[in-house]
Amino acid sequence: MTDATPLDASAPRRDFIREMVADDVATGRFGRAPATRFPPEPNGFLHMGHAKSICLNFGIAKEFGGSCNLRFDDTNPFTEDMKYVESIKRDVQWLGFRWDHEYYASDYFEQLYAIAEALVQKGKAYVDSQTEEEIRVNRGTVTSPGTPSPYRTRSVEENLDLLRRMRAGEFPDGAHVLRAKIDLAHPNMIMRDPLLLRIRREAHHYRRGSTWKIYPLYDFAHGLSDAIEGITRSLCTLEFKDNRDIYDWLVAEAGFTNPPTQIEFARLELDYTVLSKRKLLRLVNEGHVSGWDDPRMPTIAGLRRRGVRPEAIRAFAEVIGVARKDARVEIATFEHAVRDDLNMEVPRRLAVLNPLKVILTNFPEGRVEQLEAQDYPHDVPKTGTRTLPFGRELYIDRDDFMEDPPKKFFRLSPGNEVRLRFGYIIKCDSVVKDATGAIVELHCSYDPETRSGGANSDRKVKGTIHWVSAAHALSCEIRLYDRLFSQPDPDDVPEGQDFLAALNPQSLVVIADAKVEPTVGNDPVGSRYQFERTGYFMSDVEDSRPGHLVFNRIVGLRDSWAKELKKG
RNA sequence: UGCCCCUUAGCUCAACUGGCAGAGCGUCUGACUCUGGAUCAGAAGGUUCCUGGUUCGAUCCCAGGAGGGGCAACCA
Repeated sequence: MTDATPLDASAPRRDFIREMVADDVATGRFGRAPATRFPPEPNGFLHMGHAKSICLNFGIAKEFGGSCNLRFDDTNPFTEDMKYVESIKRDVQWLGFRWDHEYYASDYFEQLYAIAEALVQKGKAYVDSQTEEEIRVNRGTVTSPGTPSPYRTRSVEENLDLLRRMRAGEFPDGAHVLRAKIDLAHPNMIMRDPLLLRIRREAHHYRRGSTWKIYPLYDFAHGLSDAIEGITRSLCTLEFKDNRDIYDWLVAEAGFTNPPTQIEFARLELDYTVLSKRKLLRLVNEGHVSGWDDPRMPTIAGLRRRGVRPEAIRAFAEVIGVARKDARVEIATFEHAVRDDLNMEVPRRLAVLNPLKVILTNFPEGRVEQLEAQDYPHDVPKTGTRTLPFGRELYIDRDDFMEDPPKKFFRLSPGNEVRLRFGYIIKCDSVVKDATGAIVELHCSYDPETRSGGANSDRKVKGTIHWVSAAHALSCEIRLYDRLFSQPDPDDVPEGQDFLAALNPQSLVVIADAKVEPTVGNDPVGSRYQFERTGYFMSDVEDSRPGHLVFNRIVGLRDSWAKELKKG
C-alpha cells in the first residue's frame, strides 16, 4: 500500500503512533473509525505533560475523522474531587479541544463488577484473604518467582460468596481482595495475579457517594473502560508498558471482540520544573506557590494565568513530537514556542522596569510633544499606531545606562549618544548622584533635528533604548517570573533531600513601581504586549485593575547581551 | 538474578519499519538599521554506542557486548 500512496511532500511528518493509526484505517483493522480518549484522574490540575497527551489524543481523532472521549479515571475515592473535574474540563477546552463524550470510570462500576463475577465463574479470578504485607512478600521479586496464596484454590462457590459479601459491605478494608488467577512466577511482575478489586467500605466517592464498598484498581478499570467505549487505540505513557499484558488479558477474558490495544509513548519531562501531580500538589499544599494557577506552575492553569496562549502550547507539543524514548526537553524549546507565537500576535509597548530619571536640559519646560509609534515591527504583518507623549523629564531603564561601560555597550553613557525609540537622539552630559554616590538622575541634551520620521531623522547612532514620559507614565507592578527550580533536574539533589531543595528563590521578583506608557491604562485585563527590549507581558487577570496595573512576565526576549557578557 | 524499553549533530530530540540521516537550541557568518539584549537569512557540525551477521544496500532486521531507564502500591 505504500507504493499506492504517492509521496506527498506537503504531508506532515507522522510519528509512529499516527503511522499505526493510519495503518489501522488502511487495513480496516478495527472496523470502526479511530477512537481515542484522554483519561485523567481528577486528583489534581492538568500540566504540560497532560497537554502533550491531549494534543496527541484529540489531534489524532481530528486528523483521522475519529472521536476522542474525555474520561475521568475516578477509581480511587480517597483522592478525587469534583473541583478537579471542573478544572480539567476547562483546561481541555481552553487548549482548543472538544470531546465527543464525557465519561466516568465510576459509571462502569456495575459492568466491571459483572465482569468480576464472570471471571470468578470461569475460574480466572479468586478472593485472596492474605494481608497486604503477605501479598507483597508472596509476589516474589523481579529475580525470584512468587508463591501462590493459600486461598488461591478456593472453590468458585466460595469465591462468589465472598465477592458478593465484599460488595455488600460485610468486610472491613483489607480483609479480602479480588485477584486475577494468572501466574505467580510470571516474568512480568504485573502478571503475578494482579489485584482487581479492593474494599473501601467507609470511603465516600465524590460521585458515587457511599453506595460502593469495593473499588476497581487501575489495571482492572482502565482497559475495560476503553473496551466499553469502543476505543481503538489506548495511548498511554511508557511506564505502562508492562501493564499491557494485563490489559490484553482482561479485555480478552471479558469477551470483547476487536478490543482496543495500547500504545505507549514517552512522557514529557521539562527542564527546571516538575511534571508530577504528586509533587505539584506538595508545592500547592506547602505554600511554595500561591496555588495551582500560580504563573510559575507548569500547569495549564498556571500557564494561562501567566499569559501563554494555547496556540503556543499546541505548537510546542508538535515540535517535541512523540517517541518511545524518555525525552527530557530543554525549557528553551518551550520558551521559543511561546516567543514565536507572541511575536506575531501582540502589540509592542514601552515600559521601564527600573526607572532612572532623565532630564533633557535643552527641552523647553512644560512642553509636550506627541510622537507616533508603530505597534508592530516591520517584519510582523500587522499594522497599528499610537501616540506617545514626550516631555522634558523621562524615565529610562537603569540597565540602559553605565557610567563606565565596557567596549560593546551601545547604550547610554557619559558623553555618548543613544536614540530614544520613536523619539530623539539624546546625549548624556552629566550624572547626578546623592550623598551615598548612588545615581539619582541624568542630565542629557536632545538633538531637535533627529525626531523620528522627521527630515533629518536618519542620523545613525549605535543603540536605541526605550523610555516613558515621567509626567504621563503610569505606575504599575511588574511580576518577573522565572523558572521554579534552579537546576534542570529538580530531583537530582543530594541524598536525604527532595526536589524542594532545588526551588529557585528568585522565581518571582516583584517590581512594585515600574513605569509604563499611558496607552495601556484602559486596556482590558488579560491584554498581552511585548514591552520592547524586555519581554512579553500580560496584565494579570486576578489582580490588575485601572489604577493598580499588574503585569506578569510571560517570557523574556532572547538575551544575546547576556551571552556577550558571559563570553567576557 | 528475571521481563520490557532506550542509545542518532556540542545540547535536547526527530527520522512515515531496508533506499543520499532532519529540527530546535547553541556556535559562526551575513542582512535590516529606530527593539543591536529584537527580527530575518545562510553556514559549519554525524564512524547513527561497540563487535559480528543477513542483504545489492542496515540508524532500521538477527546475535553478542557495553551504558541508561521502567517493573516487586490494596496509586494511576
